[in-house]
Amino acid sequence: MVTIKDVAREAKMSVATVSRVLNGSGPVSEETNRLIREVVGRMRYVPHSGARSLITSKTETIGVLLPDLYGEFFSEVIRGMDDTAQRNGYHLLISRAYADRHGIETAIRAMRGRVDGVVAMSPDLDAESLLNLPSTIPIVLLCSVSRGNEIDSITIQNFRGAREMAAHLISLGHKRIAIIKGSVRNHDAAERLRGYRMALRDAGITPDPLLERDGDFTEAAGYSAALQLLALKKRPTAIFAANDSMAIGALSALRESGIAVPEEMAVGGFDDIPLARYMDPPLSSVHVPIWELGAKAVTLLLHGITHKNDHARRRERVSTKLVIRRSTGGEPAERPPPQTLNREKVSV
Amino acid sequence: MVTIKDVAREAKMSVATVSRVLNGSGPVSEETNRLIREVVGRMRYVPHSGARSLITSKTETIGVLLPDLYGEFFSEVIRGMDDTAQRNGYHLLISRAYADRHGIETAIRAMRGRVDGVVAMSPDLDAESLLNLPSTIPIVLLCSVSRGNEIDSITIQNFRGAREMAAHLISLGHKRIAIIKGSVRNHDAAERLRGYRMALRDAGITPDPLLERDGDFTEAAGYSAALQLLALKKRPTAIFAANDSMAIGALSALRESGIAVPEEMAVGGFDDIPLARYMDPPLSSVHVPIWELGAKAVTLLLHGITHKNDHARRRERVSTKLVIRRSTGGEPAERPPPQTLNREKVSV
DNA sequence: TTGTATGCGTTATCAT
DNA sequence: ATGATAACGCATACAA
Repeated sequence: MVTIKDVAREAKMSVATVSRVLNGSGPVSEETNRLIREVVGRMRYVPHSGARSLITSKTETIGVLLPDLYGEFFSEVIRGMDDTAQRNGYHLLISRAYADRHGIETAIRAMRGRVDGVVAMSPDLDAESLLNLPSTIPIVLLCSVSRGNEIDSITIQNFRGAREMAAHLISLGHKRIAIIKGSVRNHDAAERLRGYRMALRDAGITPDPLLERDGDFTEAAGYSAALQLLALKKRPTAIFAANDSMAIGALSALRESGIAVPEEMAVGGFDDIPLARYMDPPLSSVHVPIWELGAKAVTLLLHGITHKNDHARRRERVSTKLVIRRSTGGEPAERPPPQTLNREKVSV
Repeated sequence: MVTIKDVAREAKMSVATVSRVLNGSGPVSEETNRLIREVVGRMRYVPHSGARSLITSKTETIGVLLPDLYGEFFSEVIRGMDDTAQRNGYHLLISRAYADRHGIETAIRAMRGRVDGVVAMSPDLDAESLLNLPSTIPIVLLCSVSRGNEIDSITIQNFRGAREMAAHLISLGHKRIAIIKGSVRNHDAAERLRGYRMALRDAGITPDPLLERDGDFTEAAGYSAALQLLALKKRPTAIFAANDSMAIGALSALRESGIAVPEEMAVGGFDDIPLARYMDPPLSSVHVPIWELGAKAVTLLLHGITHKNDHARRRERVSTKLVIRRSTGGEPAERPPPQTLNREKVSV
């Protein structure tokens, strides 16, 4: 592999001069500039970023720690991060890690010397334990609880979104509204449950434990929970699933059971994944700007990196938006847009 | 940040000894071993991987170049890569890049010195131009064409899968079978089209250009293409969408048009995303083992890295499998499995 | 068994 | 405007 030394020798210049040319630092004559650039091009020299970052103590890489994420959420949040990172000349070092203290700690250790900061998503973990991580590098928490202001974080407006969806169902006249909950110990799930309960109380309805079914964010869980709800003596008239995947599973179960949606059972989801509007009936949901979530996390982190981790911590949250479609019977048919060719997809 | 020097000073030993202890290289007395480990733990010392890789000339990181991918495919292929990488002590440096020569080249340049090898996915690019990349590092091509054996590659059995799906439709008695194509210039899309045509010819059916509609792998494209097909004077009786997203869009369009599936129109997809079985009706599709795709790519790359890029090139392909559900009318109802709690999802 | 010294590829400091 | 050289943090050949 050709190094800066080789270039210097070939150009009959010192490595210092070559370095100056390449980084635009310090003065160089127009002639040597041309000469060196010519040699660099001819020899196909590419600087070794590892060596560079050793002396500059900047890797221009940010670490990303994610739990097992599926589907649209994963790809979209990474897209938001990568777009923002690239725009600022940064790379993404991505690692999936168990969302517990040990997993996160191990992963962050392994990243020492290869990243300038870390965005960590650990929805199952309360961030208390992250506070005393052996780390002086900037960290941003994604979708995690964090009491106190010791650490930057960015979350979804789960509570507000869920409350709005439940309120929407109530406004349609529903009294018995079930919820299919997300994973236990998951922060997003807990907040959505809280929002649901709050909306009920707002309307003077006492939450019924029988109408709060366990789930884990998968289609299978939604399918099975819906069947359980149908088996109830006093059936609900509406189901709020804590995410769209479970809502889709529930729709499937209702269909097979011959239950008309929304006439006999209204169904609402959360996330508003692209597929939601193509369901039968089109699924009402709470839209989550996932791209922004990733983008803001990186922006926040870059701020911390710039200020060498000596900055005022921030807690941001991206706002949700209620999207009403036919599955709740709240609105007439919404037609999908006629052929928008912006998503350059590749298989799936 | 505490370095190996600090540890050495604190332990009153030389850096060489500390290094030996940490790497298990060379002989060390049991006592100093204990002492140094104690100091390392107390000072919370973590080796600087950047510095280490400069001297060992191994970064233990593999670069991943991906185009704009959406949904399940993106997350699943990365999962396969990360699982395999971690199992071998490697990290993933992920970068989205334009799928053309310049984009790939730029990205690979930027990765010099931070990765030991690169997995590049550029379905729109014919790999010819990649051959003369200024790179001596191992490269594995994902889902790309590559004539000759100059470069490792791993692809999907698109041709065979598409041919099987089309043959399945033919076996059900369909004569007029339409296809909603994938993106132009996309290798997977081209192969699936080829398989479709081959199956028709096998059955003595002449492919009708009117039945080959453009698409781009999005739900919107499938929706719009289905409407166009319905407007035809001589309608098809079956639609084969080059991926599931388009098939789902098509299902939505058919539903709104009052067309019964599969009675009036059979629909088949490709990829078999998890949602496929929850559609109405459940979607027949061609299963693609996406995780294996990523896993094999990394395995192949690690092989190249181990052999310092001086190895026999391989061209592997992951095999597909026809999954028949109700949308083609080929099989009775398949019930989703009762609550499999293995997918620990997080919002979406 | 342990220590000294050199070098990995680059940037930065100080001369010239 | 250019060059010599130290330093970044670590591993390792060689010496002791």
